[in-house]
Amino acid sequence: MVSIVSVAKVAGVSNKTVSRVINGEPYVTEETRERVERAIRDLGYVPNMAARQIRSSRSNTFGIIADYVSTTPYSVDIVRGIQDWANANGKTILMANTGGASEQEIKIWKMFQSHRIDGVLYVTMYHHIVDPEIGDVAIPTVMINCRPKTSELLPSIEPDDYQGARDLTRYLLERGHRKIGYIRLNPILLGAELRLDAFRKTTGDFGLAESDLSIRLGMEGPVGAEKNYVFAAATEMLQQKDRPTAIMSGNDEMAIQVYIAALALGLRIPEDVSIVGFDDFRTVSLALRPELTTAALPYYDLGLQGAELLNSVVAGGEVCPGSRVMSCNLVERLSVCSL
Amino acid sequence: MVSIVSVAKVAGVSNKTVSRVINGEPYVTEETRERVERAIRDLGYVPNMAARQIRSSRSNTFGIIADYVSTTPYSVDIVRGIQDWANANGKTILMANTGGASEQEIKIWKMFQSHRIDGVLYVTMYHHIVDPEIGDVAIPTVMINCRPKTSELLPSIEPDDYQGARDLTRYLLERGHRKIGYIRLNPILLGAELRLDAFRKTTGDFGLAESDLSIRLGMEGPVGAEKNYVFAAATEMLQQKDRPTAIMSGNDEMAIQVYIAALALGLRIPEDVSIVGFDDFRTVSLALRPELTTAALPYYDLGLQGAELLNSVVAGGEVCPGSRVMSCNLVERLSVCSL
DNA sequence: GAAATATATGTCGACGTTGTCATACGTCTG
DNA sequence: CAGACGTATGACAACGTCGACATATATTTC
Repeated sequence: MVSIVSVAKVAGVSNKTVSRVINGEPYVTEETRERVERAIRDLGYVPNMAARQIRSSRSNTFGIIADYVSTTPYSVDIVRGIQDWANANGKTILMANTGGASEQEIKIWKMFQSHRIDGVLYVTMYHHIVDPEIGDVAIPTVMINCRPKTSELLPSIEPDDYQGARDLTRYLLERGHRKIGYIRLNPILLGAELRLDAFRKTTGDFGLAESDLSIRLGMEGPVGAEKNYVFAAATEMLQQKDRPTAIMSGNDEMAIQVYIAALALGLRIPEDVSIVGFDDFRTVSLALRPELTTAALPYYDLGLQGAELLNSVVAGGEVCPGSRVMSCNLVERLSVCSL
Repeated sequence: MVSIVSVAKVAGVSNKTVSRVINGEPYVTEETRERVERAIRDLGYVPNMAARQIRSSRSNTFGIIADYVSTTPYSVDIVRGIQDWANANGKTILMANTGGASEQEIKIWKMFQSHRIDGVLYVTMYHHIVDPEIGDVAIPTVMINCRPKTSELLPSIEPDDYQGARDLTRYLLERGHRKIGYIRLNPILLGAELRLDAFRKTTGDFGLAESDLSIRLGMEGPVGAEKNYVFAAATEMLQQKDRPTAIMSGNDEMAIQVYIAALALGLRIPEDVSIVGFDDFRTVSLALRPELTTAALPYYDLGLQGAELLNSVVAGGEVCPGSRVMSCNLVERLSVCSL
């Protein structure tokens, strides 16, 4: 493999001078710089990161440790955000998935250590509370889309589920809906509670009574093997004599079944029932007809900001732990009509 | 940072002996081995990969270069397969996305070189033909879910779209369907042609005439900004006096709109129309009611086998270029009925 | 019992890079 | 013109690991 030494030989200078050129250090004549650059090009020299790393004990690498994130359709945008940031800032990303297994998590921390990772982004597929098995090692860590169990030990970045659900609820209320159905997310997800709270609070503030709301559980059970009641719940809800004029679905994926239930009962969307989702999981929200009005999880920005934040932590900037929150913007499409 | 030297000092042995213990080499007394292992545990020593790498000039790292794969919901299973293999075999994975830009692709190859990657997995989101910008560098490469333009230069692993579509078509024919609709995938995808060919050939072999088939284009245009005709096409198809009793959808995502179109026309699934998809993109195929019968893209195995194949190439085993194909198994659910 | 072999451990250098220090020349200052 | 400074380059060591080789016992073989 061509190294700095071969370049030096060809250019007729010392290793150190080549190093200087590579790193853009001052005190190199224009003329030698050119000679070295030509040699680099001719030989196709590329710096060896590993060698740099042992020399400088900085790897310029961040690790992503995820439950399923990189391997699951939902939150890939978080990874995209991180990678874009890394690309723009010359960092390398190492990614690993625990698959939910904690012995796997320990293995991954070891692997990260062995690569002398500068920092870790702890990412989860669903917004929830976790208890990361952060080894005895003190690698700077930022949590994305989750929050550490042990209160406020680490900085975290989360979506603002509450605000998203509040805006969505207001949106329906402002359009005249007074009977609203709600199909709940799996309760093990943080978003489930936050979204439902926002729904309850906002409808309450607007003067709706509990009897104006139909709230049903859509899913429950361990992630990946949950029981799905959405279709049945939506069907039952829409068969009530005094059926809701709008249904809020815990997320977009569940909205598929709400659509099917409504249509199978001969109801038109949105003329007979309005439907909103949550997440803006575009494979679904853009595939439904009419396209789904929903609140967009800020996944891409979660990744971007998370990487940025981790970088300041690593650089030694004092970053206070505790969670930062990013808003879920309402995406207006065609699944809601005004009454 | 704690290194082999500090371990050696604590254990009262030479560096080399520690190295022997770490690498499980023979010729170490049980007693010294234990002493060293205790020192490793006490100090929390973890081997430095970078140092290993400069020493051995093997990085034990594979790179994934993808168009959008890791950042797009569809083919994350390929990545999961690769990572599982890597995990089981002690390899590290470096992942990067071109986002479709070729200057980005060149940057990534450089980055891979600088990490002295042992091999590259070139992965695409959709099954198609590509012209990888493989630098002047000869890093062993395996293509996954795509095929190199310049004929047979590199080994590749692809899904058997033809077989999948053939099995799906047969499945419908065997259940008595004789009027079948087909909604075509975006023609820029390799799968589009293969699946349609299989559909035409299989129905033909079975004695159906061209007039028994309704074939409509579902999507076209550049990936990510395609025009979507699926809903309109399905609606039109199902309004024909002599409407098909079954519809094959180019993929699962498009099947959402076929479902909605059918239901909006008051047709029941599967009693009035049977529907099949392709891909087994489970976020969709399991969310639809009734659940969708489809052919599963072998993404996970594509990743697993691809990594395995790359490994043999790297290890110097003679691997003939050309494409290997993996079958798309039919997943029977409830969206088809027998006539 | 001498030679051959097997087992157990250590010394040293090299991988590719860069930080530290040294050197050499040229230009300025007083 | 001596000393101080600025610029341009090089020599060398060190980072952590492991391969090649050397050494030192213990055990076997004839």
